[in-house]
Amino acid sequence: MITIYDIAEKAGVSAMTVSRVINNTGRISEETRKRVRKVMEELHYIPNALARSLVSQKTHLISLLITDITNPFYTTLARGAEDAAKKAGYRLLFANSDEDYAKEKDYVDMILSTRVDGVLFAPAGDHSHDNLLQLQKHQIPFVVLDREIPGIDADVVLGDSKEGARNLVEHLIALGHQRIALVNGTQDVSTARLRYLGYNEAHRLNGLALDDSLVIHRGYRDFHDDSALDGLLQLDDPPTAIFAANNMLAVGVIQSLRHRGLQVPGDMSVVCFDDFGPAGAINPFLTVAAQPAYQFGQLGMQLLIERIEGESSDASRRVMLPSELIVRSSTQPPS
Amino acid sequence: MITIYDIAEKAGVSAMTVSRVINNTGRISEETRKRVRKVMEELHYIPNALARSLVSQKTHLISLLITDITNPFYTTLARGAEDAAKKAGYRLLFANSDEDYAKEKDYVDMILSTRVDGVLFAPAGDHSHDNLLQLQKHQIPFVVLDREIPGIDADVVLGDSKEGARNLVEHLIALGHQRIALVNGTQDVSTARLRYLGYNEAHRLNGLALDDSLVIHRGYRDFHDDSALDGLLQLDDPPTAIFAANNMLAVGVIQSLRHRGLQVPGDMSVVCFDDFGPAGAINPFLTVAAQPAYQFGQLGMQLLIERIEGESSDASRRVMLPSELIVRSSTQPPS
DNA sequence: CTGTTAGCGCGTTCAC
DNA sequence: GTGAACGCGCTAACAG
Repeated sequence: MITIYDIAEKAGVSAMTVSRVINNTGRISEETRKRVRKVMEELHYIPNALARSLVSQKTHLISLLITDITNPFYTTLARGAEDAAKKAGYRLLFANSDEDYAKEKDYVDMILSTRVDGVLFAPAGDHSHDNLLQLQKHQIPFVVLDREIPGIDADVVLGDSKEGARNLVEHLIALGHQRIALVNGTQDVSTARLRYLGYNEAHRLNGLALDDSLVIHRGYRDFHDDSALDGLLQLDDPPTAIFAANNMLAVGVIQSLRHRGLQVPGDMSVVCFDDFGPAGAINPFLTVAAQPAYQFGQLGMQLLIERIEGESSDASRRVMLPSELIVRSSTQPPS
Repeated sequence: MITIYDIAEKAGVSAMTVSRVINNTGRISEETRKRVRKVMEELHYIPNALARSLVSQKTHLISLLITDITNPFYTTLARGAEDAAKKAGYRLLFANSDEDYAKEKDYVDMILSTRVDGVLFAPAGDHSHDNLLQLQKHQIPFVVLDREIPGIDADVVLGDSKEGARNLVEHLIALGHQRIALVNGTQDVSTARLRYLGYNEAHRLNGLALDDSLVIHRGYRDFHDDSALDGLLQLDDPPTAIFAANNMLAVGVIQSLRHRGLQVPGDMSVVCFDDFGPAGAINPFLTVAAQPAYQFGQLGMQLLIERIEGESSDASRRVMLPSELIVRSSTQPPS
C-alpha cells in the first residue's frame, strides 16, 4: 500500500505537504502542488479512509437498518436513501432485521463499533426502544423511519397510516361491503395500531358495527401462514372483503384464498397498504394505499445528514407523508 | 469515547492486557480477565473497529455493487448476499451503478479508499472492464455476478442466459408463434448477447427464419421509452409475440402495449427473463425464465469470502445457474 | 502471565 | 510556504 510518505519522499517534500495538497488546505506554492499531484498519479495513490476517519472521527458511513429489503416498500426506500447519501458524499451500510429484535440488536452493536456517522432506522417495533436508546447513549445521530417508537424522541418520517387505512376501508364500504376483515400486523408496531384505528374510524363514520372476530394479527412478514384465514372464512357471517395491513400480508392472503379456490375479487375483495414497485406496474391488480417510499428514504436521509452536520436545531422533527388510494381491479361490490 | 486505556486504568492493568481480554488471545489469569470484563461493562466499552482495521488491514466490509436495487432480481440477490455476509461476520456496503459506467467508476474509487475486504460486483457491461481492472491492480478480491466481462479473469456466478432464452422462445414457437420480436439489452452486456443467441438457436432448431427487423435494443433500464415499440408494430408483418430480455424491459413493453390499447396475451404474447419477487406471487401473469436470484448473491458471497480468507485455489471459478421456465398467462397461441 | 515499545496512515498544532 | 512532533485507538513483537 502506498502512503503519503511514499509520495512525500518521491516528491522531495514532507508528508504534511502531501496531506495539504490532498485536502486543499493551508498555503502551498503552485509549483510543489503540481509536483506532488504528479507523483500521486504516477504512484496511483489512494487516500486511506480508515486512517483519515480515525483522526477526523468521521467515517462518512451511514447505516441503513430496515426490516427486509425484499419488501418493495423498503427496496424503494433504500434507493431514495442511497441517492441522497451519494449526493452528500456518504456511503451506505446496509442491514436487514427481519422484524426480529434480537437481530436488530446484533446490528446495532455492529453499527456502534463501526463508528458510522448516523443511522437511518426502520425499527421492528416498540421494543426497538432499547436499541434506539443504545444509539442515543452513544450519541449516534439517527432518524426513525416508518414506525414511531413510544418514548423515543427523534426525527421521524412517517406515513399517514390512519388516514390511508380509512380511505381503503371507506372505498370498500362505498362498494357495499359490510363485513370487512382486517389482517393486521402485531400490536407492538405503531403502523398496525394506526391502521386498526383507521379501520375503526371508517366503520364508525359510516355507521357500521365493529366485530372483533373479523380482526386477526400476524407479523408483517408472516405471509406464509396459510391457515390464518380459516377462522375468518368459517365464521357464520364471513367477510366479503379483506384489508391486509401491508403488501406482504396481502400476498399471503391472496395466495391462501387461491389455495382454497376463491377468486379475487369475485369471491372476495382485497385491498392493502403499500404498493409493489415496478413489478406492480405489469398487471395492475391490487387496490392499494401507496406510500411515497422513495421519499421516505430520501427525506429521512436529508434529515439525518442535517443532524450529522449539525445544521439542524435541537428540536426533533416529525414528517408525515400522505398515502394515495389507487383503485384497481381487486375490489368490486359484494355478490 | 472510551478506549482500552480507560479500561486499563480503571482495572489497574495495561492496555495490552485489555486488548488480550477482548480478543481472547494470549494467556491471562482468570482473575484479571474477570476484572477487566467487569470494567468494560461498567463503562459500556465498545471496540473501535476503525482503529482495529487500521492495524489488522481488515475491515470486514464487503461492497455490493449492483446496477439497481429496485430491480427485483437484484433485490433478492442482495438479500442472499447479506445473509451470507452476516453469517461470516462481514457487513455490506451497498451501491447502485444504474448501468452507468461513470457512476460505477465513482463507486470503485470510493471502494478503493474505503479499504473494503472484497467486492461483489454486478457489472454494467463490457466496459466495466476498466473498473474491474482497477480493483485487480489494487489487489481487492472480487467476484463478478450475472454478466461475464471479456478479458477479466475472476470468479463469476452466471445464469444460463442462452438456454433460458431458448426455452422461452421455444415455448412461444410451440404455441404457434412465427413472428417473435426480441426487445433486447445493449450489445455490450454479455447476457444480452447470449439471450440473442438463444433466441437465434430456438429459431434455427425449429426451422424458423430470422428477421433482424424483429430485434431491437434498449438499455436494460430504459423501460420508459414508450416509442420503442412503434417500429415493431408498424412492420408489414408485425410480431405476434415479444420476448423481453429482462423484467424491466417487460414492464416497459407491457405498458407501451397497454397505452396503445393492445391486450396481453389477446393481441400480443409476452415473455421475459427474470421474475418479480414476492410481488409476482400476487397475480401470476407473466411467463418468465426465473433465475435463482438469492443463490446468485449467496453463492457469490461464499466464493468471495473464500477468496478473502485465502481458502480457495488460484484458479478462478465459474458457476452457471440454470433458469426455470414458468409458464403463466401472458402467452397464448396467436390469433 | 503481564507490560513496553512501536507503528498502522493520516491530520492537527505549533514552530520556523 | 513548509516541516516535526504528536495523537487518533488499537495490536504485533518483544521483554520480563
